[in-house]
Amino acid sequence: MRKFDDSIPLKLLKAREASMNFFRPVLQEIPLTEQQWRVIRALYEYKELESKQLADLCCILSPSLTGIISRLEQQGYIQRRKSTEDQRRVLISLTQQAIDMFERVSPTLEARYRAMAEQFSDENMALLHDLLNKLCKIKP
Amino acid sequence: MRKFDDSIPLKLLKAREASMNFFRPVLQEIPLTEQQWRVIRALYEYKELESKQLADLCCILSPSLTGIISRLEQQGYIQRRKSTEDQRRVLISLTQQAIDMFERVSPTLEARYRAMAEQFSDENMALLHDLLNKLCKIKP
DNA sequence: GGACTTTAGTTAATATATTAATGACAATTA
DNA sequence: TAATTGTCATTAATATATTAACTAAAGTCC
Repeated sequence: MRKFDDSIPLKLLKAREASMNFFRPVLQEIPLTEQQWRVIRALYEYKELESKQLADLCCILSPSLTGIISRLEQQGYIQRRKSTEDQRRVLISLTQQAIDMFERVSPTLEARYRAMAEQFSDENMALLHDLLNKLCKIKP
Repeated sequence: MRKFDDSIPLKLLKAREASMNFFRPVLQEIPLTEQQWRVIRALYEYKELESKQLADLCCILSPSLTGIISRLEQQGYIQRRKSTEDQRRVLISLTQQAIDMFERVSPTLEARYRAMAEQFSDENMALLHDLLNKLCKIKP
């Protein structure tokens, strides 16, 4: 029978933990949670997003996102407005304060990312990207 | 600059979600959470474990484990006893009820695992295992 | 033996994950 | 156009994640 450690979901979790150890200390000093940073990073790239798009991109479920959004709004990092065509939709974007903060912090995080990639090796990095993309496509 | 989607931690998260979609429906019917099942699976293999060992194996932090353990105890799935040599340590093991439940449910989950591995391909599976093991070893 | 340090487990406080249910709005259909 | 159905975001309830603080029991040093 399959052993406890011979589990892809568990190894994905442990590998993620190992990789996040490179970034957590940086985020803690801002301070921002991992999920808050993911949301900010997505919004920095896409400028403005609907709540649902943001949830999909960040791999965060809607109910969780609602709380994350409202806390980031409290801190002055994001702003929300209702879509004019569809009153159900909420459009979310970064404030200037968040943009400034992002541009100040991201170089440090990018450096950590390069340190991680270097330790893991660039070939392994490329291989892993490819495999994870494939794994994301499987459907039960 | 690196794009939003070009992030190993994010892809690990999304890949884990994709793989967990194969198992969640089965666990929901018992019902057990993902973390509860991980704890039970570890205990089935190792018979008896200290709280800290269990936390390491399952990749769950001690404070989370405390709650998980107490809820599983409520449901009659596990039992705890204090180590005689070191009164600080707690030894945890499955009840017969949990062992029976595990042996009843695991064939279905094993079948789902094989379905997943088949769709992903066995070579990719082996490759991914290897890469994730390597990634787990990196240190900031 | 007593003060200091370390370790295992828990508690506390806040943030997020998960599923179900709700309310507001849109799209569809009768 | 009234009723039905579907969608988006939120709320509710419970479980877990995360960091800090705490308690009890060992281990260390003197």
